[in-house]
Amino acid sequence: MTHPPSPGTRERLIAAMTDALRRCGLHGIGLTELLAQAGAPKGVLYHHFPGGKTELAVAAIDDVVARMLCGLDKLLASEPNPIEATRRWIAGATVRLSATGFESGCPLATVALETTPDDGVLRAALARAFASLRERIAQALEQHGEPRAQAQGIAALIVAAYEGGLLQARVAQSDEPISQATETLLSLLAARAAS
Amino acid sequence: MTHPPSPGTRERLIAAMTDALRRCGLHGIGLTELLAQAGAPKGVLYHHFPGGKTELAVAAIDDVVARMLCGLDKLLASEPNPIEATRRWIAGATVRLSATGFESGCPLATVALETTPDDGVLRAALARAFASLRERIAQALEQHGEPRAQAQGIAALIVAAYEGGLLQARVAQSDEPISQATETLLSLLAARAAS
DNA sequence: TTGACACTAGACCGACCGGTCTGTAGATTT
DNA sequence: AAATCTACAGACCGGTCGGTCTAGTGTCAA
Repeated sequence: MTHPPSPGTRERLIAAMTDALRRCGLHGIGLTELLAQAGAPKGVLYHHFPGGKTELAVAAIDDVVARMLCGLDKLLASEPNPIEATRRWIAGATVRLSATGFESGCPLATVALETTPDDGVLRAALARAFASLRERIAQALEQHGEPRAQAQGIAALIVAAYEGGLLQARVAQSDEPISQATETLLSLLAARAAS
Repeated sequence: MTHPPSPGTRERLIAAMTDALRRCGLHGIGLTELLAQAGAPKGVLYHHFPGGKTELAVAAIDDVVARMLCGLDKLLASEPNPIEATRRWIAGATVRLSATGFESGCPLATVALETTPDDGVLRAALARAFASLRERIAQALEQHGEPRAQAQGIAALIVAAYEGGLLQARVAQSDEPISQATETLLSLLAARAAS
């Protein structure tokens, strides 16, 4: 069968959009270029995503968040210490960034900064995304004995270090800033835990 | 005199670009809209900035960085404790963000994530910007007795918390994430200093 | 007074943007 | 086998993009 249940076209579109968001953001990529990368003509996009570019972006964001949460869960399951899990999480993103010549960052961050008040749907998707990211990390910290308020604060700081670190590494074309920031953060947390 | 030494047009252009970068990034603003906001026609832009949009963006970035460094210097001069100075620095940005309905963030961050390899000039300007920001903070920490390596790590972490915090606050439409992250960071640093 | 110059002003341009529309191929249903 | 549906395919469209070009205006130096 060639067409009936869609042989992966939808997924290719989402993958292409995700990659574009990582590299240049939503406004940075043209529909034509994006479709070329996905190997699909215009009609296909509007068949699968009647809402056009925006709807595809939302789908890509939701997809990315699901993957991130899933990866985080696996990490936290295999590594009971949340601090060590955080190290690995950030290290993974750093590897991906430097492996792509410091081009492929976090697909959420760029869109988050590009949106304006009229991009309601997009903003809602991003708000959900970051909230669940923080919540997942905070949960892990709580299960490790951290009081709720502290856990939330640390989670927000970890996510900030992740995004802020990736940003700095990207412009510096070097993983030094994010490595420094991460090491400092984790040793501060470890020192506090030991006290 | 009306024309000779430029009565502030150049500055208005830079201000308009800076504001646009804060709100929606470089790709997010059109030249027409930008010029309307600055109250200037096309010709003026290309008179003052022959390199067009990009050159104006670079000028805006350089201008912003100069202001940020200047503000940082004043803060560090009036407040000898770098930790307290950091609190004030981030608090200032948070106030601006929430006062504008969570629209006006850091003009550097968005462009930093939007650039592609061919935006050489822009990237160079941004690399300079973040490097000097970190350097200035690290210097202050060193003068406060911090070993150089540690100072650099903490500086990178502070900048990451600043950018990552603003990002999260923006999408959450609330200053809670950045406030939590900042408080956590500063109390971690304070606890370490006290030990 | 006149020529050079700095600045303002906006009409205009081709390229490209996101999005729509028409059409076709294959599978499914009746 | 006729009708229908899903998915693929791409020509095409108005609008907007960043950028260029020509013209007008006020201030100088000589």
